[in-house]
Amino acid sequence: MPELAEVEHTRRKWDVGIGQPVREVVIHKPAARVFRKIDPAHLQSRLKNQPLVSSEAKGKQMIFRFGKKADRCLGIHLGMEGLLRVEPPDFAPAKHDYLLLRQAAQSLVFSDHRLFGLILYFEGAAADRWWDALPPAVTSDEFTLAALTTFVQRRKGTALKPLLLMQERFPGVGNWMADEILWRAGLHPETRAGKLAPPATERLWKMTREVCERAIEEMAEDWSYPDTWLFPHRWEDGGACPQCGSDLERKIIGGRRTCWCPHCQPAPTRLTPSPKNARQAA
DNA sequence: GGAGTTGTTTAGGA
DNA sequence: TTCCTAAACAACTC
Repeated sequence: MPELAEVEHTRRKWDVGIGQPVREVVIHKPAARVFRKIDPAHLQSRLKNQPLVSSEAKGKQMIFRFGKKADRCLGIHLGMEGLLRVEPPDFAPAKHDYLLLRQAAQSLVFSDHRLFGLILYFEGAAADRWWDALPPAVTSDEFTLAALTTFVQRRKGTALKPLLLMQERFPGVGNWMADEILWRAGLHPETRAGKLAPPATERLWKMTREVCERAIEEMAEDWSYPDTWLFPHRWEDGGACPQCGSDLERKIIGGRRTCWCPHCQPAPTRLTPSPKNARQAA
């Protein structure tokens, strides 16, 4: 489940190869779905003998820059279960290892057993256009309370859970992170965005930033989080709220598995019918 | 063997 | 037209 923090952590794995040229680009299965947007043979010829010079992550997207001018760029999205690994230089790709960059000291491997990941390739100005067009990080200065307020008003009919999964506004937030944010903000995942009062919108804004910042700092090597987070409790059967001890509830909301605390995140109150509607009902 | 899971895209409905 | 929902994609685990 690669979300913002896992993506950042994953990106750094390949940094061991910075400064070294790629001796060979191995495309394990050129017809694999991960290459659906590019010609893998082109990628193969353009990266050969080029040094890896830098890497960067933005939300769930990663960019690896190659070449003396850093203008040959590999874009990677991990999808649901994509992974980056480092293997010995003579490593032979296994079944789900679709891309392998062989360097003198190691091989950089991209694997994805479910094929929801995506490999992209851009050169020169096209790389900058792609990277610059990605939405600003929720930890950046551009993610303001005003911007969030505008967004929740425009998406007033959307429940908060699917709202937080919209990458155009919350890049990097995935399924568990959305649950964590709503839990900390004390907001029920089925609350409609348009029903948020200003203080609730502000809590949502603060907790979105807090969870995204702290996730990168506090994630352990095995992608686990402290017991004080909702994270370790949301997976187990049953499970209790680490704040109040109540039994956690689970349900599919917006098509996604959702976990929340019924005590800390009370269900949205029903609308009181207007006098006119009440007369019609009677 | 069937259900459940994960993120994004797309098609279709309201 | 805009917004929202649900299905499809693939392959593995339980």
